[in-house]
Amino acid sequence: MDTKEHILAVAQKLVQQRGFNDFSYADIAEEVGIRKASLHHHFATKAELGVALLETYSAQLNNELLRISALPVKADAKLNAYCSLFQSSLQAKCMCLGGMMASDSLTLDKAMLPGLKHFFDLNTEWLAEVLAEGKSQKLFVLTSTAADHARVLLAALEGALLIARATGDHETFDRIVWLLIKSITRKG
Amino acid sequence: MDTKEHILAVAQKLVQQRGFNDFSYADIAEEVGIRKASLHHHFATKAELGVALLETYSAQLNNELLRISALPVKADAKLNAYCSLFQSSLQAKCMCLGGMMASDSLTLDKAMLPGLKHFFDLNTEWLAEVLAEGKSQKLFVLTSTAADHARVLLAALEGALLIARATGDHETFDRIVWLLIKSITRKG
DNA sequence: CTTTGTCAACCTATCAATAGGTAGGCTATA
DNA sequence: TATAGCCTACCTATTGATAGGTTGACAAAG
Repeated sequence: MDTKEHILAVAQKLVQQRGFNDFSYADIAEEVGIRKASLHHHFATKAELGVALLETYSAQLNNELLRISALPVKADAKLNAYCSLFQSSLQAKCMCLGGMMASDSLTLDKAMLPGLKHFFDLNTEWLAEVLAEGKSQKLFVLTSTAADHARVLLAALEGALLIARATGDHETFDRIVWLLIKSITRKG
Repeated sequence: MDTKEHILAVAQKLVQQRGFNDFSYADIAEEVGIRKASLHHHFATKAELGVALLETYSAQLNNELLRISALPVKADAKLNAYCSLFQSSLQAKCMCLGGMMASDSLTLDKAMLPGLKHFFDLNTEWLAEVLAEGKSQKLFVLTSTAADHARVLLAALEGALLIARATGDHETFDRIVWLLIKSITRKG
């Protein structure tokens, strides 16, 4: 693996575990196997690293969303696949990088905020599409716009991940996901 | 105000704004108006301060919940009052202390974790009661247990607060709350 | 009363560890 | 020979925490 990619991968994991301000260049350096100063060759400042992390994380998500969208299944299965992304994160004891950055938002360099907002937009826009698709397939019953339901889903998944990771209660997470899906699924 | 309470109040605000690891004893000392070393007289370690913060925050919440429970209104109004607690937090650009601690959970002293779990339990148990009350008053239509709906509500509110505070999008927060309530409210 | 001892509450001064970041040099490859 | 990539060595600021001293309130003992 390219060193720059290696740095990004290690830093991403650290953010998802501890938050953007609770790991250091020293932590990255040790795990990557180079010296602290060498990191500055690739990312001059931590803020610059943060911007890059948001970019690559959004790109990773986009790949996943494209993959799911391309599956030969109906919208309900796509929504399930989306939820399982959060489930995987929980199993790895990782918070969503976006959610983690959001909790640090008041302390972040302002250059990072547009990338953060973009990440959430990416989620809600894709979700809205899938929900609309499911509605036209008579799978989902929506009581408001697809965009509104998308926002609720994203918020609930982020919150459920946040709480379940802290309490260690994976079953609660699963029940939340189950009820969220059930509440928009057409009965019968 | 008692100095110890003053310290707790200042520290609480700092946690809600920045997170538990992103403020220092120096920050508290400056705002309280005493020296850094004097803080250790009241809270020997930061972990000790953290435990106390979770205790007082849960106590504050409990007071609010008792106040709302005592209101001469039906369950739907109580749920509204509960949601407005999160709304107030957002307006003050503060994350919920529990949610903030949850995002820091992997870096926290283990002595703080039981207090954190207790905070979430307090929320879900009260919510479940109000939801059951509303169901028996024919105000709410629940598609699962009151406890399950309580978990979804808490997760969605925490997540919505997290995201809205980071993006500055208060309208999205309001729409999420509106749809959450609508989705369990009896039609007609 | 006055003295004595105790304690909470605060102080100054200092500590080792760690933070992000910089300066400048070495080496291999293009 | 220029540059990418990495290095050693170092810097300043800040972190939570400690040692040890000062002050004033208050209660018991003379």
